[in-house]
Amino acid sequence: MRSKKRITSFDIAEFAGVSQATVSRALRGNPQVCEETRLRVAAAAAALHYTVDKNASNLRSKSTGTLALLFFEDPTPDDSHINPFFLAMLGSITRSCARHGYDLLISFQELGRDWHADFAESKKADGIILLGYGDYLAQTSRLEKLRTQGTRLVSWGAVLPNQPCITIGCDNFHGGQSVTGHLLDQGCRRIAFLGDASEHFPEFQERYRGHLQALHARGVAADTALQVDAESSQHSGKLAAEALLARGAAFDAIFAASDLIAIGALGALSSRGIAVPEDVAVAGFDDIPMAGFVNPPLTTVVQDTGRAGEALVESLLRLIRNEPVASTVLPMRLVVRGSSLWRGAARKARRRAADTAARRRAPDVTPSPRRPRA
Amino acid sequence: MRSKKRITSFDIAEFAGVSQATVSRALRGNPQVCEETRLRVAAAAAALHYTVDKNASNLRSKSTGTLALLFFEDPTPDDSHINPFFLAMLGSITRSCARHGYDLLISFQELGRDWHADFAESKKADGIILLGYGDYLAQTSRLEKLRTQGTRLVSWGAVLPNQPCITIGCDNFHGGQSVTGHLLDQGCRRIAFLGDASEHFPEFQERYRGHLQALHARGVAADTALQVDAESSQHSGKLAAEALLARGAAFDAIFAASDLIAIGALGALSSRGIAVPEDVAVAGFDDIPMAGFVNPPLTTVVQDTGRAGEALVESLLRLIRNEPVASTVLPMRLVVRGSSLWRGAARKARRRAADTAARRRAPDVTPSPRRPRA
DNA sequence: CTGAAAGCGCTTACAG
DNA sequence: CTGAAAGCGCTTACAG
Repeated sequence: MRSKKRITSFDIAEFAGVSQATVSRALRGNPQVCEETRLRVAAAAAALHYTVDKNASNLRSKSTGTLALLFFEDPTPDDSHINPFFLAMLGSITRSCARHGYDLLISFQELGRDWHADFAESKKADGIILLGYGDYLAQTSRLEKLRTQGTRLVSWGAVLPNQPCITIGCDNFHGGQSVTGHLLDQGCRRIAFLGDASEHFPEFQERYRGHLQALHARGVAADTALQVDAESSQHSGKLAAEALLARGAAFDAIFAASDLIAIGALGALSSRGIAVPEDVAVAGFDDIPMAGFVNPPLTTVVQDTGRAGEALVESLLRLIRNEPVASTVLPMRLVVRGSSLWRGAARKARRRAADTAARRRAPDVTPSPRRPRA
Repeated sequence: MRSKKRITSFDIAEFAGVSQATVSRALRGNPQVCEETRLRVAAAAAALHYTVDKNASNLRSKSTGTLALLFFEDPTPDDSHINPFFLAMLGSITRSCARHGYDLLISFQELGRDWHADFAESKKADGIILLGYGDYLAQTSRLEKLRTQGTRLVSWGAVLPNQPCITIGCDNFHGGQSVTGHLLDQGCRRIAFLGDASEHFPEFQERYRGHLQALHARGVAADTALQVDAESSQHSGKLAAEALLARGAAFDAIFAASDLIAIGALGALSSRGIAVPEDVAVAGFDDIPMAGFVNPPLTTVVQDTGRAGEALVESLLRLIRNEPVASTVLPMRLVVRGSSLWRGAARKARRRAADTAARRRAPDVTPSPRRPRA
């Protein structure tokens, strides 16, 4: 890059009056090197602005000092449709890598693409972190192939038995359970679930299972008419809410499988003149930065991205070092905000209070707090 | 990584019946290699799942095949506070790098940290892309130092004379001009600007300059009481809007220097019962994914992140190849949505229409569409 | 505790 | 068009 000759460990050796091998040892903190020598070498390196050539050291030591982050995604026309939740994860993973002295290579992979690209990626890094959304099953076989190649990989997602690789994820089941528990506490009885609940999206499916479990625990009947598929985007959330309204099934709450879905639903409700939380309580999942700033602020489930990133990186490093590792479920916690808090609702809700309350306490069988037109 | 010995170019050479040097040439598409040989080598490489060892090739060719993306940011306690606009940029830059056969290393740098870290970064990559926010002036000196070291770097930001490095940015001035022009068209006359307008934040400053220019062109007096400092976050936007209200200066529109600020302001207005756009029109800048989904949807300025990422990567590659490069200003375009469209406002606005309209047509001198309490 | 030497897997003049 | 050879800048046995 520079016209001047590159400064190498030989230059430092000469400057410090030691051999090149000693420079290498000293700089890597080899305990065999005596303190006095180490200091002299360090001073020389600093004086000459020397840093080790990664390519050479990695070539020699047969490691890359690099971790790769692969985003799996459904092909989207627009870059900006990346879930903001992953941005927080990205920040956390980057910082965690830096703490451990690793570089982070990042790469976006379309779900449909050839697995060979992933394998190529694997040679540039000591291991791979997978962060993805989109169809999970479509992904499983490629993970198997990668693992067969000896690639170290950890993935973010639902922690399930027989996973193709080490997985770190948050406790989606209990998250779902606590959201629905909270909505039930608020007096809601007809809680719609917006999100794909199939095995293709196991995280959503777990949240849905938690939801059903919470209903069951309270003796509230589940109604399949209240589950509408949606992927994690505002647009999809808006469509799902509209589809729900079109079905004509009565509901007094929406539990969206992600904040993006919830925010899309909020928009759909608002444009129909349906008040949140007065007419319908709404809750999401993820606690993306936006969640606290939409109107009304969104009740949601926080995933600790700082801890998640650290867990991903540390598990991968253990894998690389051939240490024992296990998949990990991280705790989450419910954050209650205005979108589900009937008590915290705006003043203008007062006038609706009486009849709404009456309806909410109606028996589960025919609880139609509002009858949306089809 | 694998227990099996690594497959090298020598294995491919043996398999294809050529020399190792020929394998290297063939795989790199050297035109000297005859087609038939090239094909045989390619087949051998595919058969053995061979990929070139980046460390070795980079060491030998004295390049890294890698670009580094440095996020400069004010130290934030929370990973999630990264501006979503940069996520879109990240996606775009990543894809652009992939297209050009480069890897992307990413790194977050706190603004206060030692510049030496950046320099170290520079040895892992052929060049650096800077994406940052926070105080610009604090950054200039370190850029100078980096450039002195011979580091190739391009930065995203305001394109100004005497920049310390090649800069790609969007046309902030005309963006600001078109927002304010639009708000004036809507009949607004007291337009508040929420955003730091000092030289510390040149992008905001340019937007503000465009704003002032638009006012001037229409003969509308600017009022410094209507400019409130804010950095690009919802929280800061909320505080700024509250500060504006506290000042007691009348205003009928808010031009926020970024969407995050706008969304924060929207929240502040909403919690005071101030209707948007009926009482106050609001516009932002960036068109983050959220902008179209807040309530009401936010009028804003779109920056073409796809093109921006491509321009950053291409400029940097030209710099690396010692080709001539110049800073570039990218066009932007106004997107009008409900937050500033008085006509498109919700039905309930009708009743306010008469008196609001009357106020809006009042002379510029005493136009108090609403008088916020202090 | 330190040095001399080999070699990681490539690319690239240099020959032919 | 292809091969033999040197060497990129390190790390790491192997000696001492």
